[in-house]
Formats: sequence, structure tokens, C-alpha cells
Amino acid sequence: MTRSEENYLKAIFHLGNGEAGSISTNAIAEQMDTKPSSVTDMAKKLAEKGLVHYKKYQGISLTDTGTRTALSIIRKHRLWEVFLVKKLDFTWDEVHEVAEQLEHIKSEKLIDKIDALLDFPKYDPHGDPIPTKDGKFMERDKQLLSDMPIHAQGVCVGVKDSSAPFLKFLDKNKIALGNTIKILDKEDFDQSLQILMEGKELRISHQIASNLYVKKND
Amino acid sequence: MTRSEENYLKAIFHLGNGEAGSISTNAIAEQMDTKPSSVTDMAKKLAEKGLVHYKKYQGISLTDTGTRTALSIIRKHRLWEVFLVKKLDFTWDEVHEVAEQLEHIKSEKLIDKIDALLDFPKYDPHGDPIPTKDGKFMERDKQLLSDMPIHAQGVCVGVKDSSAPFLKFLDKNKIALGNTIKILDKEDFDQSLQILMEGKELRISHQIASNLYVKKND
DNA sequence: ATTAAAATTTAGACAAATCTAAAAATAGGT
DNA sequence: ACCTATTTTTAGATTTGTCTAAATTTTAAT
Repeated sequence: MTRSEENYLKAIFHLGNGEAGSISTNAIAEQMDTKPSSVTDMAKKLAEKGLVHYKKYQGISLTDTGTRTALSIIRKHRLWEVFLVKKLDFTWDEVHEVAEQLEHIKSEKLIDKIDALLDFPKYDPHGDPIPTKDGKFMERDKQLLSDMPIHAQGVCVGVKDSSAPFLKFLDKNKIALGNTIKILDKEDFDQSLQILMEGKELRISHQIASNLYVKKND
Repeated sequence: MTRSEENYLKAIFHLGNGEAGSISTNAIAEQMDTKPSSVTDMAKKLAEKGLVHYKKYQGISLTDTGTRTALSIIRKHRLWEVFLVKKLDFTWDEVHEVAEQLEHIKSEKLIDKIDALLDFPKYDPHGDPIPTKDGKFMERDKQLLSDMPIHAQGVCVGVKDSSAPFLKFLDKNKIALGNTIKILDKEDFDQSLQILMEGKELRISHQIASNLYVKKND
């Protein structure tokens, strides 16, 4: 497994949202910031190795082996992210870039020991679930804050957009995972929300609300 | 800096023992398990980048920049080794392979945080000194056990051979860094030594003694 | 059913890092 | 100083992952 192959598998997995379904060459190219022709080349190589299903003009999808491999890389990525935040005091907007490198380290013992050191965390710093060793997933029962009804309340459990600018914005506004949140009012005009977060009132735009996941307290 | 470039710099540094002096193409090829022609190619590339001095048929030596770069990689390698042993309970014969990968992770913040987490260690698990951020070295005042006179005593501070088989042998015989050691007798015939280590007497071969460093208690 | 637009693949090229085989330079022994 | 053995370099090929530009296939609209 080369680093590049691993990155393709990861990209295909993410584009497929974990589900089956065929992913287009173009989508992969865009996600990976490369050209469609490069994707075609790699598709052939990965198909050769039994990691993806590929038929000309029909898109690409992961085989079982491919899915398992993708999950093990995602597992490593997310465990390293937790490590960076919990043990080395990285902020949650800093971890992605470094984890992109660390996820390719080849040592099963290493990642198992990191897992144990962190006490087997279930979620990464952005609220995304960490696959188990055997590729099991525990997606949280969550919904976008923007989809919740007025007066609903819950706990902030994840972000949809995990880009550094968005995460920095959340930090600046003291919005963190684990915070309780209650929708006080919804503005029809711009769909901005008046919310109560950890006892303080603030107004957030629809753009923000549609990138924040909340676990409903039903 | 590609990974391969970094590996060449490291190899050149090690072969030069940290000192100046020109290293031969052949020596580098052997150390890196590659061919002399590949070394020549890389020598040109590294010279182009100002990392080594290179004149055809005259051998290769590191420039100041090259030395600094090599030291920063060695620093990362050794800090990761300490991390693996101290925080993840790796044994000292297991760390090298993984550290070979981790040393190439590009993040100054990461290695500084690891350094701090480990409380700024001065030596790695094999007793080799960890360069400081600005490339300073503190080589310990040590000598080979085999070079010490009879009745001398000291503390075991390092190994010359850090191959897995040798390290496993030491483990099995409960020889560890930090142990006090005293030479009770030297056998003229095979130059084996009768030693007192942490209260227990044992006999070790010349081969072993010539791969163990001891700090003299003069 | 046709056709234009979009997506995808092919063909050919390139850079990095390596190799083999052959050529060139150096070093050592007499 | 010469010759030979060793070391080093060159030349040309290979692999991996990428690219551009051109060709092909699919899609979607009329």
C-alpha cells in the first residue's frame, strides 16, 4: 500500500459517505485536488489489487477489502487527532494536517498503543466516530442544528465543516463540543437563530447552524 | 525535502560520525542498501540544493545547512524512540523501525510538544544523545566496557550495536542502561569478563563487552 | 432520435528515485 | 612511472504518480 493508494481509498470512502454506490472520477479528482485522468490511472491500479470495483465510464466503488483498508486509515487519522488534542494540546483546527501524515505510519502495535493510551475514544475532536479495529462504526444519532425545531435543545456533538476557519470561528465564539444548546428563536427572514449556549445567549447565522451537529435530548 | 533526501543526509551524517571529512559513494550505498550509481545521482541533487559538498570522485560531505538538517531528523528519530518506550511501552529493540517512519513527519510543533511531554530527554533508549533544537549535541563521556581496566566500575549508558538481536540478548540477561557494573576479572584467553552487575555476578564475552558503553565513575 | 455538453479515458510526456551495464577516473603495488 | 584493481560516474531503462491534450463515451435537452 503506497501513501497515494491509501489517500485514494480514503477519498472514495468519504465521498460515498460510508455507503455503497459508485463514485465518479470527477468527484474523486476534485476531492483530491488532482486531475480526472490521474484518477482513472489509479482506479485501474486499485482494481488490479482488488481494492475497488471499476468498469470504464461506470464510476468507482470500494470492495470489501477496500472498505476495510479505508476504515483502518480513517481509524488511524482520528486516533491521532485525539492524541494531538488530548496529549499535546493541539487546537482542533490544527490537527488535520498533521494527522494526514501520521495516518500513513505503518505499525499496528503503534496505533493500538495510542488507542489504549487515549482510553479507547469513540469520537474524534470534531465529533466523528472512530472505527474499531475490525472496522465497525458507531455513527451518532445527530442532526444539524439548522434542522431542529424552535425550543428544541440538545448537546453539541460535531461539526459538518471541519475547515480551520470554521473551527477557529467556533473557538472564538466559545462554541465547543459537549456544550448544551437551546434554540430560543428562529428568524424567518435570514434563518438566523437565537440560541442559549451554556447559559449565554447568542445569535448565529444559518450558515453556522447548518454546520453544527446536535444530539437531540428528545 | 523528500523522504529520500532526508535519509541520505542522515546516512552521511552517521558515516561521518558527526565530524567533517568526506564520505565515499560506496560507503553511503552500503549503509543505505542501495547502489553507488544511485548515490551519485542523489549527491548531485543534494549539492544543487546546498546540502552537501560534492565534487566528482572526491566523496561527499555535509554543508552546514546539511548538518543542521541531518541533526533535526536525528533529533526527531530519537525523541520518537523515547516516546515509544516511555509512553507506549515499546521495548528498545522495537523502536527503530517505527521511528524511521515517524522521523519524517513534518511539523515543528509536533516534535516540540513531544519533547515537552517527555520532559526534554537528553538521551534516547540506546543511550545516544538527542540533539537540541539548534543542533547542539552532548556526547556523553563514555567508553567501551571492553576498554576498561580490571576492577574499574561505572554505569551502563549506551550500546554501540543497537540491532534487535543484541538488544534482545541484553534484555534476556537483565543488562539495562543505568545498571551499575564492575569488572571483577578479565580472562586473557578469550578476553571474556567476569562482572558484577546490580549485585549479581555474570560472565560476558568480549563481543558483548565491546558493544556496551560505560560511563566511568573515575 | 439527434446533438451538444459534460464526463471519462487514452496517449504521450515528465519528474523522482531507482537500477544495470559500460565507461572513466583513481589508487596502490611494484 | 606503469599497470591493474577498485571506485565512481555516465548512459539508458524502469516504476510510480502525475500532467496535458486529444479522443471517446455518456448524459440530458430538444
